[in-house]
Amino acid sequence: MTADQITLTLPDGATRTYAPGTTGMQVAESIAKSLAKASVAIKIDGEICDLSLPINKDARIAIIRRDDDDALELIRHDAAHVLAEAVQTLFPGTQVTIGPTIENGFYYDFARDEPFSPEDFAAIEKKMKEIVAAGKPFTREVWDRQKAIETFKAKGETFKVELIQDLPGTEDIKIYKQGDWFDLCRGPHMKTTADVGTSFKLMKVAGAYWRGDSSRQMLTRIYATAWRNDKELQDYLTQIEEAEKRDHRKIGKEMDLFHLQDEAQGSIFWHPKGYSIWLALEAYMRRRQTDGGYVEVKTPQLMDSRFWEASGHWGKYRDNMFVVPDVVPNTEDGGKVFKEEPKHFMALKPMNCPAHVQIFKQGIRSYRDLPLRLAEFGCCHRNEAHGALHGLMRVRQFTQDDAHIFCREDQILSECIKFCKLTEAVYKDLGFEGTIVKLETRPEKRVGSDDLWDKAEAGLMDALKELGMKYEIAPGDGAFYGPKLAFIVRDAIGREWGCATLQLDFNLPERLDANYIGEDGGKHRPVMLHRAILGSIERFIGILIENYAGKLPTWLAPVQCVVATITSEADTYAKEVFEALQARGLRVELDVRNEKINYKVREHSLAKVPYMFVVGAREAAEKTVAIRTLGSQDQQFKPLDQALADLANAANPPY
RNA sequence: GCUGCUGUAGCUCAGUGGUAGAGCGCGUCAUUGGUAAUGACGAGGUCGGGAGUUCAAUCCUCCCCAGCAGCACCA
Repeated sequence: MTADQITLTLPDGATRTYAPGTTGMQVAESIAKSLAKASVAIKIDGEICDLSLPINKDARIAIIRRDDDDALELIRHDAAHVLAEAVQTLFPGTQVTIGPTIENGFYYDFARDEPFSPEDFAAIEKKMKEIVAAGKPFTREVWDRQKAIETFKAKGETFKVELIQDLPGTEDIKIYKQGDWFDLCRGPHMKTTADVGTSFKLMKVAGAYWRGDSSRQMLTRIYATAWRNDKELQDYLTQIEEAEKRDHRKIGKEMDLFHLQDEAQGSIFWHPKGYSIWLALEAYMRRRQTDGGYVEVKTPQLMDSRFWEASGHWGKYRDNMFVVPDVVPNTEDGGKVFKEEPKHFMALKPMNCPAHVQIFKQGIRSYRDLPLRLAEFGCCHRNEAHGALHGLMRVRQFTQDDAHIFCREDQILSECIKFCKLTEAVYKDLGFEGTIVKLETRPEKRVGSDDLWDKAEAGLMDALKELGMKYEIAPGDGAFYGPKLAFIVRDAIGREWGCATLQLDFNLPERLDANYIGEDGGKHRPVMLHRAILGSIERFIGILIENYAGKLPTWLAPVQCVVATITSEADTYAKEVFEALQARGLRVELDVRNEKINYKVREHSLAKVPYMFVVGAREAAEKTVAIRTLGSQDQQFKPLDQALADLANAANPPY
């Protein structure tokens, strides 16, 4: 029963009527020739569709032009098809698999004995541009499942066959053709390959597992970026350059903050300047937490394997733990490390929580003791895969600003609120705003009753609601022992970093038999909240370096001020100034080298020192300093006392 | 861990089948200068490690190690 006509509502609210079966293209043509020419797709009730698709019912529609934001996704998807055709043309025998769009571009995974190399890019891009220039129309066909399987089998496309076989029986097998080349694809696509344009660039090759499964075949992936015009492409490439300039590994070397070496891969050698950032940050967090009602503890680095068996880590995570035989080593030259096979083992702690439970368990706890908030700047070791290691961001030895809150069930809400407030305040102090919060809910494999999970998830949600915080729900992403909140910060160039986390845990207190005496005189299980704000201090410093491009706020800057002389006549006075700054607890350097002031200014500017006190004969005579702040072209003259007080003030931590 | 690429002076990088070069940095000397590089001279390297091919290997081959990009992983 088809209606005689359908009503389509345009974005401006106007309505038009058409015969059922009218295509998007025909609609565009009926509105304006120019619109039809510029159009690449149509949005029907919010869903982007092919222009050739007949419309059979009333709908809200919007014609998508190539200039529209919605077109980016289409350009990238179509470009992936163009890439696939180019590759198959140039490298016969290469199988296609999948080629989705991603942020800023797309990739395509190919199966080929010999992987591609960036040297192939020029030829592939050239071929792609030919396909674009040819303006081949994209046409959509729905195939019979069996025909599709046989066709792809005949072509030797075993991966596509697997994809088709895995499609639910209810789904149409859709094929998109561009000239003779075709691919299994759910669409939608633009009108022709010409709509892709030429503002794309192949970026890199990489291996990727078929269907993301490390036990399956490694494919060769080509990453590319694609945009609507060359300006957008250029802006993106510039942005990548900017991110490279901020790389904390590069800046860490330039600013002499830390280094890594083979003998301790994945662990950081902190140099004096890098460690001063650490100390400032740690001191700040300590003040914040102490005022927030936490008490600080320190727990053992090495613990017996029996302990980790009890906590459950031995069975589950042992392959990522550093295990140490509890046997006296053999000291004979050239002999075996151990004379006998070790029978007992210790392990470096991979996390702090089980140790904190031990502290909780000492003596008898009353409900009056709760909540008990145990904090530790806990140094943990995890044997991460080689390929996972990355500067300060992913290491094998790291220090968490960790804490565990032991509380009653009825305290969950208030503790969550307290934590969220603290986290927000800390991020604001550290220069991050617009935090995103994710509520990660129960996974399929989990411990604890549904009742308990209901209560826990509701507790977290209520806390967020009460604070009026925006959040997203990530279903199934919670830990097996409880739901969690993940806080994601956005840095100065728009990248997102997951840092703070709050996890409810009903499992560990049970496993390790922690309890408290309730008001009723009976034993009860406390709820345990695992939480961290910075996460790993190593990683957070990496994020800070990249966020500030090394130009850290004065309170964190490794060197807060350099006193630099213009002539050696001012050396004595410069030393006075330097000592006066030191006496105020500031991190200062004295530069009385036999160099010109231009040279010194340049060097300390590149070292990202926020303040320079420049002194010459005039300043020495007048007891003043010429202040140059990082990034400014001019200087300010102040009496020494004033300058000291002002700098001390500027160097104050935010809390 | 998997795939690919890379490894030369403290740093950034060039280079060659006949035992190595630049700039910066470092040292010495001269220069005492007003806000992003003063000049001259000099000292630095088992060319990631091991094995092989060769009259000869930093260069070619193989193995190992590490780094980088991505994948997988991240309690």
